[in-house]
Amino acid sequence: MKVIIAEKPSVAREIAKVFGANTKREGYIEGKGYTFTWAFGHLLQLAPPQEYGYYRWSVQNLPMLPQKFKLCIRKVSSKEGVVDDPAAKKQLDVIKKLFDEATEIIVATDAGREGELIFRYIYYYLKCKKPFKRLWISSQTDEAIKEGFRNLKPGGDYDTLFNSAHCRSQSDWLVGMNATQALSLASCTRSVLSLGRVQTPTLAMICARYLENKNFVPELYYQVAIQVDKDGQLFRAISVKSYKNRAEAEQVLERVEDVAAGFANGGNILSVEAKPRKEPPPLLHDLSSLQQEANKRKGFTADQTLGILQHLYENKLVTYPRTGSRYIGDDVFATVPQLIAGFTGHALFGKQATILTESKLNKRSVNAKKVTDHHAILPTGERAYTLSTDQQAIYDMVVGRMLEAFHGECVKEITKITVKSGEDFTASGTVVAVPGWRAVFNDKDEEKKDEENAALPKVVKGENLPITNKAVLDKQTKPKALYNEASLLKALETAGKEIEDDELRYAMKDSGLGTPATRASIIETLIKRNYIIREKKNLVPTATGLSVYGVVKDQQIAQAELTGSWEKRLEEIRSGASVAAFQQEIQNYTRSITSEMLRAGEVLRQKSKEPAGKH
DNA sequence: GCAAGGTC
Repeated sequence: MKVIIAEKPSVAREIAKVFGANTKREGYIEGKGYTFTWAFGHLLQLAPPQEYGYYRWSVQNLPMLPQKFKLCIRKVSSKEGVVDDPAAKKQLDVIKKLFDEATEIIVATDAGREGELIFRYIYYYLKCKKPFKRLWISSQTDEAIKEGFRNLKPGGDYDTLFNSAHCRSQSDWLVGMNATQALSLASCTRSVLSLGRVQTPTLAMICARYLENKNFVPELYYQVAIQVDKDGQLFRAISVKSYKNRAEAEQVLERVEDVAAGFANGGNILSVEAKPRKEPPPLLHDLSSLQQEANKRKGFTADQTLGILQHLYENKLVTYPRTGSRYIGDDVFATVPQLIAGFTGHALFGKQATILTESKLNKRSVNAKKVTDHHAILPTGERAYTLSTDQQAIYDMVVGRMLEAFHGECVKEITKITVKSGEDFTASGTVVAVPGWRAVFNDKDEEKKDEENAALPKVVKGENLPITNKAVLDKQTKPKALYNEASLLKALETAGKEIEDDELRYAMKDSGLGTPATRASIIETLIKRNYIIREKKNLVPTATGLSVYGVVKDQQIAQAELTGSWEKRLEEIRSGASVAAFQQEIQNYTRSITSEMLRAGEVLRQKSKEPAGKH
């Protein structure tokens, strides 16, 4: 009998459906001579330090460098402390039984590094020796699954992929566990001062931005505004130049030939420019963009949004949520018209859905090459039952974005008028000529600046108009805003884009810091460690966070580049490079960061002795 | 007590 193992139940169900297997058992599905089972993500993890004899936290144990790593069942916290996750244990028993009976295993975990690791950890933990083949697909439509099965790969083809995954996993353990213990022990604070390849650069970004914001010295500057009257329609224009001191601006103001100063028509229209600007629809959502939007619109945390999405997914209302792709393939696109037709009765979007059923769909979000492990988030078309307010809000963002993404472009008329009265003044206005995709949510344009007029009256070059008011505007330069969840998620995604080293930047181009599935939990970890707090919508470092930042900020572990350099080496391993060489480098780095952190912890210890209020 | 990765 052949056993097919997927990364998660939903994929196993999809595959079983294609085979026409439908006998549901505890932990697997059976039929047509196959069994279809699944994991729940990682069921196994690298064993904690005590499994290698490092029972207590102690400087004597550092650095901890296990000869050979062990695996253990995923842990959860419960009333009795940290225990084996019962769900993982139970599913592992099911898998063991099926593997024992199997003649062949077909690996259908997600097509990527972690998917490979999820299977191999199970396989090696169970000491399984059965032959296995690999199913490698990036969408779960019937056709993609069938094609994948016609094209099964030898399991051994992915040995180097497993090697790179295993190295990633061990390296994170070695660096994270050792650096954390070193800093925590040396600082003598009794609390955990955790460090890691992802969390520490994230903390560093939040702290650096906070300090930059706090130490920012605003510069004052001045502009002059005038109000122009075109046959009773008033509009505002601002001086093209800005002025360092008020006196200078006052002089400019003085030269404005307004009505009060006795000039009936003191504003001369120098130029009128009008041009259309086309805005393509936004791409479909991936997890990160949806978390950002939910944070902006509703103030949801990344963690809340993920939780709600998981619920919608488990109830089959939306497709797989932890995706990093904003595209779908042609196979999924083929199902979109029917999907849209299902929303013509929707309370908010019914009208736009109806319009879309009669239009040619925009294919900007359709690109099979940009679909990675999973495609963009879509509604499934299942009928929504009664949802809570928050669930409905997230669901509507998914549905609304689908309608936007396949809509036509928005066309805006941008008008710029230049008026001369002494100095030059400009007014700009934006009018939506064709709403296109913007009709779906019908939001006000978030990009619009304060000084912009919605619509400008029709004026003609060369005409002279009365200026009915004038004033000096006090302005000041603004610091970069503190991070909130939305801007931090964005920054994590694009972390590495500014790395100077070409190779490291290239290695990180598809990843950023963390993954879609883990970014919400990284923010929660920093909060749990008391490194950062939520202050209104912002993420702000605590005194603890700032002092940890103070001691690590120049270390590699606080730089996004560390991930870049690992990704580069891991990719080389995937294409066959030596594992041992990388492991040696990691071991060396572990030794060095451990001793650095033991020394740095001393600094924290000295600092905490200083009188309160000094920092 | 600790990482980052995956998922229910």
